[in-house]
Amino acid sequence: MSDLRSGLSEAAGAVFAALGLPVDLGRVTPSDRPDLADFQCNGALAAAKALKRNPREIAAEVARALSADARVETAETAGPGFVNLRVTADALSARARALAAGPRAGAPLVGAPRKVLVDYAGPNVAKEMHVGHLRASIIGEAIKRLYRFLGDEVLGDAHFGDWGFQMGLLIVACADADPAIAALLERLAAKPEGFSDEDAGRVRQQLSENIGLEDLDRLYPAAAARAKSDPAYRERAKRATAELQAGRFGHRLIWRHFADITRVALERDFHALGVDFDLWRGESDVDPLIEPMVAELAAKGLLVEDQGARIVRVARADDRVDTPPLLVVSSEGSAMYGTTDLATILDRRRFFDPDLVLYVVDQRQAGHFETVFRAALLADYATEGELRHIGFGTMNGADGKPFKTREGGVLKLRDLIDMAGEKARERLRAAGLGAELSPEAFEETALQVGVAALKFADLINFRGTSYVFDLDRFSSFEGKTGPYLLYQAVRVKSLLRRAGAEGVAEGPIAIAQPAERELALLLDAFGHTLGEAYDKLAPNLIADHAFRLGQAFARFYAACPVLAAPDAEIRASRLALAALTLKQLELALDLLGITTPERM
RNA sequence: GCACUCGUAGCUCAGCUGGAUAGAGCGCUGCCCUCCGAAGGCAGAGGUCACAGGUUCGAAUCCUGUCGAGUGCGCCA
Repeated sequence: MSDLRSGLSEAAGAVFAALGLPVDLGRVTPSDRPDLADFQCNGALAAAKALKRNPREIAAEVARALSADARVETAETAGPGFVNLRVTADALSARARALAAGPRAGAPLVGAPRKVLVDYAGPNVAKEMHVGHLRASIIGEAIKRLYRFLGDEVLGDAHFGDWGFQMGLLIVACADADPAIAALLERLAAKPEGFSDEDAGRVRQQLSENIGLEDLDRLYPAAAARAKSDPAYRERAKRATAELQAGRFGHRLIWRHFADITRVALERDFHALGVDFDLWRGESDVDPLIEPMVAELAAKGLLVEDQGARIVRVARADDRVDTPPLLVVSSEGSAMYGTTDLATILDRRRFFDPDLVLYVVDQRQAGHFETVFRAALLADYATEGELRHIGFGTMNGADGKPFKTREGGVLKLRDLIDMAGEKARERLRAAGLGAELSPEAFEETALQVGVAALKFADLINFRGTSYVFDLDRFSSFEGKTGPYLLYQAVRVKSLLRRAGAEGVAEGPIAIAQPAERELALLLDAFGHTLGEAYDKLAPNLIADHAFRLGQAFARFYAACPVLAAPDAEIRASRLALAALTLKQLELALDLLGITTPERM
């Protein structure tokens, strides 16, 4: 059974089709005037223009046809040519029962599943993740879950940044900071004769003892700053980068160490955020592809020399602005950002052959992706429309500028998660919630609440726009927040537990009260909302639906006693409606990557 | 300089494939616990949708311009 909105759209569409007009004029939408109707159709206005007829007459025809529909209680014309529809309680009840019986809570499945790769988060070696990674992780995870749930074959790839200039910088910085490391790198310029696995193990041991993540965290910013002002230093780092990429033995060992210790910390942070990847492929994985790729680009005549570098020109004659070329090989002979991105496209085609690749990356990199995508098309590494950059805005501080700590530094993601957890602990305690939980369970709940606050606050905004970060507001239990939604969900769970204890069972849903109607209409709209979120890559639509569902439930809960209802059939119906609401709410939250606790 | 994005209630944001009285949350005012979790619900005040033109029967939505904010524009990723 399809949702009411689609069903009514089809019925209205048939009327327009009979007039020789496009079916989609029959598009039925939730009413702007809930006081007048449940749904409306505005197609008559557009049809009137095409047919040069009075819109009210056409609206009347539509209304007449829909009046005959069993689902429709009333179909009336209004204003200049609107059709207002009110559906019957029976239709709503039947729809709610179908939703309750189905496993997907009304979520649709795509007609033709695609192979989709979602490239998101983009953590880097040696750099702890900061707030800038928050949106990429959260939005990417939500998109990945949505696409997968609607039936696509989806892989999420962290696209580990482990291969650029920063690696050379770090090697130089470590060597300068510790003579022993410098000596080690010198000694292991090439793999010594008879160097065994055990020897390698000893070297790794030495590295772990001397270089921790804190060291990288400290050394990297200083090195990056110095490279900017000190040309000789920059040259050394570039050389080290080139040597690493050329396979210098010691450099590879220490590089592997950097990557290993970084990844442990990254996985911990991602785990705390409820983000997980199917692939942890890094830029280094495509390194072997680069040389043949460069040769192939040259053979295709795409590669040209320019200012000592080798580039692919991607500008087109009809461009309004000059699109910069893709820099494939730097004047130092190194692979660049775009080089690995291009090779990654090639790589992904070989091991997965995706129909669609979604790059969930900061909007500021739109230009870069335009260049890379064009190069990929020119090289025939991808087809038109296969590669899409899903940009998002920045998370700003109260001053409207990208978020910084009080000291002006970049806030680490880990610290942000801790802050959110701490805030949630405070709020839970102040509200006297979770008092019956064990200390461990309380901790876990506080973390879930904190992460829900962060994620929901991010996802409720359209991804393309920037937003102001305000932890106090996000963590509130009131209003449009994650904690509010968890509270609603937990309240239903509590109700269901209580029903179980009192021996009240769910029964057939019968919609009667206005609050029940409102809830049922919203439950019905879920499938359409997911479809729209899928098409527009807009998780905020799901977040908005979840919020409205929570609100509608709160109203229903206040207006319609469940266990306290005098009539057994009403108790059973309302209990089933509450259970259905919980199912859909938890699913929506799960698609957003938000976990609902049992109690709080 | 060129390009892109944005400017909606005191604040934070939805809406933007044109359609009725522009929505939500916070904050503010008032009301509701003999009843399932009141961290809840109900009601109210609050907006020339930056500004000026244009297209249209109809514009927050489309087009043009102005002002304001943000971002990007080959050897970092």
